[in-house]
This record gives sequence, C-alpha cells and structure tokens, in this order.
Amino acid sequence: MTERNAGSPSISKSEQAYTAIKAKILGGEFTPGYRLVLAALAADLGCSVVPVREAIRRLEAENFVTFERNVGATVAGIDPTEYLYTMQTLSIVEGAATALSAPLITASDITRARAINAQMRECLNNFDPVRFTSLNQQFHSVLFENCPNPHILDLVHRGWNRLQALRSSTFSYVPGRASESVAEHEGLLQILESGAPVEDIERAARAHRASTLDAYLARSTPEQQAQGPLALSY
Amino acid sequence: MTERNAGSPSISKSEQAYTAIKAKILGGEFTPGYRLVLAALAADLGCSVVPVREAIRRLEAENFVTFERNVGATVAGIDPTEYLYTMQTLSIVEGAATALSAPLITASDITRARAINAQMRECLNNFDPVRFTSLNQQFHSVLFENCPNPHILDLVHRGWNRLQALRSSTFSYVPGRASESVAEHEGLLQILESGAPVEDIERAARAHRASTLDAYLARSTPEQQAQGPLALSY
DNA sequence: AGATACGAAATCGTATACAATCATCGTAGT
DNA sequence: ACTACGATGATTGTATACGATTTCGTATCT
Repeated sequence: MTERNAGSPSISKSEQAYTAIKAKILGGEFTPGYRLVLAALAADLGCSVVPVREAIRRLEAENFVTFERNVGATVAGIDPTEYLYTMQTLSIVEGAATALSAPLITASDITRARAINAQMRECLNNFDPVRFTSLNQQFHSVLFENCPNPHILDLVHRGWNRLQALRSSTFSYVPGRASESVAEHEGLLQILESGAPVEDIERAARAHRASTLDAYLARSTPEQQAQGPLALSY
Repeated sequence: MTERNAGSPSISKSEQAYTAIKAKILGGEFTPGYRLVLAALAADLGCSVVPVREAIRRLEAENFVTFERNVGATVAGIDPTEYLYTMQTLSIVEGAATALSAPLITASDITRARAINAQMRECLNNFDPVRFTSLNQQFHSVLFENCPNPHILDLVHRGWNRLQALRSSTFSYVPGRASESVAEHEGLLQILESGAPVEDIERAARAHRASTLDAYLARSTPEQQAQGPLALSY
C-alpha cells in the first residue's frame, strides 16, 4: 500500500498561506487597512514569497484584500458602508438559500435548530458574544445547508466569512439585539413548520437579517442612514 | 515630469495571463473539461509559469476553473446542471440588483433601454446570436448598473460571465425564445415606468430569467427537469 | 520657507532552477 | 490472460535571484 503523506505536508504551502492569512483576517488580527507585505508574511509562515503571492491573489478574488500593482495588498473593508453592503447582500443570498432549503428540510432539522436556539437563549445571561455568534451561525446553517444550489451556498458562506472579518475588527454588537434575534428565530421555525409558501420563507429570512441591520443603523450616523434604500425586505 | 509607462507594459504578465485565459474560457476556445497546463499556457503567452499560476488561482477563486493539487487545473462547468444553478443564482442576484437600481433609474435610462430593445427586435430577422446576446447584456446593464451595492453588482457580472462561458461551449439557444425575451423586456420597462413597488420589480426581473430557464428545461431531459424546485420566482 | 529634483531603501514582478508528486506504461509474476 | 509492481516522463510546487517600480527622506534651488 502506498502510504500517502507520511507525516509530510501533502498540503501545499500555498494552501497553508491562504488558510493562515484568511484566519488572521477573520480573527481580527489583520484588521481592515492592514498592509500585507509579502516578505514579512513569507518569513512568518516559513516559506518563500511565491506561495504567499498566490494566496493573496486568491483572497483578492474573494474580496478579502485589495491589491494594487507594485504597491501591495491591504486588508479590505475599511469603509463602514462595507458592513451595510455585506449585510444587504447576505440578506438576499441567505434568504434565497433558506427558501430553497425549506422544501427539503426535515422535522429533525427543525428540532436541531430549536435546540440550538435554546442554547442561544440560555447564553443571553452572562452574554458571550463569541459563543452566541457561533451558535447563531450553527442555527442558520441548519436552515440553509440543504440548499441544492452549490453556488448560492457558496455565496452565503462567503458572506458569513466577510461578516466575521468585519465584526472582529470594526463593528461592535448592538445591545439588546441578541434577545430579539432569538425571538425571531422561533418565528422563522414556526413559519417553516407551517409549510408556508417559499415566498413567505424567503421574506422572513430576509427580514431577520434586515432587522439586525436596522438595529445597527439606529445607532449609526445620519449619513449612513441616508445611504438609500438598503433594506430590500418587504 | 516623470513619464509613466512609456510604451512599456505597466500591465503585469499576471494580469495579461488572467485576462487572456479568462477570455479564452468565455470565448469557448477552452471548453469545460479542458486541461490547463501551466507550461503550455506560459509558452503561449510568452512568459514564465509563475504569473500563469497566479492567474489560474484567481480564476479558481472565481469558479471558472477547478484545481487539484499536483494534478492541475481544468475548465469548470462540465456538469449540465451547472447551467441550471448559474441561471438560478443569476435570477436572484440580478433580480435584487434590478430592484435596488429601480429607485435611482432615470427617464433617460428607460429611453436608452427601449432603444436597445428596439435593436433587439430588428435583430430577430436574420438572427445573429452573438449580436443579440450583446444587446441583451446592454439592455440589462442599463437596468441594474445603478445598483448602489457594489457586491451585488459584482455577483451579477460574475454570473453573466459564467453564463457566457457555458453558452459558448455546451449550451445552445432555444428557438423562439428570443422574441419572447424582447416582449418581456417591454413589460419590464413598463413596470419600471409605472413606479411599481420594488417587490414587484424584483419579481418581474426574476421571472424574466426564470422563463429563459423554463424554455431551456422544456427541451431538456426529464432528469434535469426533476432537479427539484429551481425556479424561485413567485 | 516652499517646492522640486534626486537618490536610497523597501517592495513588488518575473525568470529560472530544481525538488516533489502524479500518471502512464511496460514488465514480471501468478 | 490478468493483476501487482516498478521505472519513466510529464507536470506541478517552491526557493532563490535579480530587475522594475514605488515610496520616502534629503538636499538643493528659487
């Protein structure tokens, strides 16, 4: 038997670099505007610059970094409107993913989601934002992971990643929003159980995200609020 | 004054490679399944393999090619369901982009779109698919280019690119669909002129794409038709 | 003092070289 | 005849080297 990867990498440096840099962006270690210097990253990762370049170009194509010729890469999303745009985009693709998943969802899925939401409710006392966010993602994953269209699912995942990057750097949590969110989750589950038409499910999923955005906007500057019709939930 | 780029490139080989390869994919020269060999591409482009690698990783992040470690890259989308998924995704993001553009659209935009649609109508005799497709893209551009959310706009553009790649390789045009399309365009314009609520506009934009998909499905195999609830237009 | 021109340091861009890995095909053994 | 195995060629993965470009500090001129 040909023993594959006997302790040796089998995972390319390029992949390692991609994962490591992305993790640092998502984790908030590299905040928006941070300058990504090839040589420094390479030294940090213990490899040469070539794999790092590849990783950065990939991250660029995923809109996690911006790149300028002969100048270099910086972590994207320094603009506060970025959060608005990301949330809006996510509301659309997540709404669609949830709607497309709905016909395929099982009773056991619903039970699982409800259990997660119960944990979120418990989590409201001694509020731990990290745990709450993780549970929130798990909850929504149950609702949209059945989506048969891989492209849409991919867009949803990218949106969540992007959101995580923005959250761990610039944007803070809105007090009181967490408990609202838990309540809305229960509403979503009931709509799903009732076998409502997909249109209603999409509308509800969108509205859920839109109200998170509204909660944020309510505390933000008038200029941001005047960004035009951003909600797109009916 | 420092003369910038005096005849010299100023555009990187990496960028050239990216553009060239993407163009060949979109143009149908590299059809789905085509094996992209680094050395061959590099020789073709007159550069070394490093820029080509970067270009390919970027194309991978945009889902134009699939990549396997130590094996290489192949042009993506060989699966016929790919067309369904792409159309569905596009119906969602384009619907949203059109709806978000609607409040910002001007009377002159409408006039311009109507002129383009008139050219499409003329084009129906002596049907030229390439010209028709180009006009079609121009028409829809007018309707969604005002979208204030750059992320969504980017997704729409990617969708159109992806569609073009699929069209120029595997999928053919559905006879008779073109004239239907022109008629639907006029309907869209009237809804926009009437100042209908964004919800209606989004619905109409989705439905327009959905009916193109339906026309395709009507001639395809039963297995594809049984792919589940793909329409998501109400 | 302010603006401009110059130069050095930092950084990116790409070619080349070589190691690592995988696919193919021929050969030996059953 | 068929399968297991090993050599060979093709292709990818990465390091290093060096040229190209930008940036920024400094000196010079007005």
